[in-house]
Amino acid sequence: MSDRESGDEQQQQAQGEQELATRTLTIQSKRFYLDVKQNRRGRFIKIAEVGAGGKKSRLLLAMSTAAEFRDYLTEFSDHYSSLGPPNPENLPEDGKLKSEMITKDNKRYYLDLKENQRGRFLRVAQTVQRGGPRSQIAIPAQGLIEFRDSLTDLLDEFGTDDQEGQSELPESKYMRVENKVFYFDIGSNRRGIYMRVSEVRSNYRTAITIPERSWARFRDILSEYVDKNSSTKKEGE
DNA sequence: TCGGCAG
Repeated sequence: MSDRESGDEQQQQAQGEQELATRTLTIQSKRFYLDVKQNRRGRFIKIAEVGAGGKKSRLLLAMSTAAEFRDYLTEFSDHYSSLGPPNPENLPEDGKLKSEMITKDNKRYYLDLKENQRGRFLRVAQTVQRGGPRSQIAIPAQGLIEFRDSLTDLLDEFGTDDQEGQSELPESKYMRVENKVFYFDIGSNRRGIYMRVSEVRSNYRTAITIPERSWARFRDILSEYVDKNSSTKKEGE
C-alpha cells in the first residue's frame, strides 16, 4: 500500500507534476484532500477521498470542470435541504434523487444525489478508463456546502485557466435511440486519439473506447450490416 | 457507526 503510494509520488515527480495548494476536510470520519496540481498539460484539481477504513478513491478535474462542479454543488445542496426526512416509501427505483452530467474536455462526469440506509450522499463518477481503478467519490450530503467552500477557495486562488491548446479535438456528439442515449467523445492520451462511446440509460451506464486507427474498420463492418439489412428488407417487400 | 449494488 505505502509502496504503491511512494510509487505514485515518484511517478508524479518524474512527470514533472507539482502541487500548488492543498485543502483537507473531514466529513463524518471521511477525509477529503483537494489538491491543485500542475503538469505540462495544465492545471487540475485532484480530489482524494479516504474512508475510515483507509479505503481510497480519487477524481481528477480540469479547472474549468471543477468550476462547473462547484456550481452544481450549490444546486445539489439546495436540493438536499429542500428534501424532507428520508422516506423509503417513495424513493425512486434507482435511488437517485437528482442527477446531473458534466461534459468537459471530452470526459463525462456523473453527479448523482443518492440515498441508502446510511443517509444521503452525492456520488461523483467519471467514466472509467479500461483496466484502471474506478474513478468516483461519495460526499455525505451534510458536507456538500463545506466541500463547495473549500473548492471555491482553491478556484478563487488559482483561477479557472486551463490547458488552452488542448481542446482542438472535435466536439462531442450524441444520438438518442429508443430509451438510451449514445455519446461520442473524442479524447487523446499518450497512446493516441480515441473515441469513447457511452451508452446511457436511466439506471445503467457503460462505455467502450475505440482507437482512431480502427475507426475505418468499424465503419466498414457497420456498412456491411447496413447494406445486408437493407437488401434483406428489399427482398422482404 | 461508517458507507455508498454491478454488468
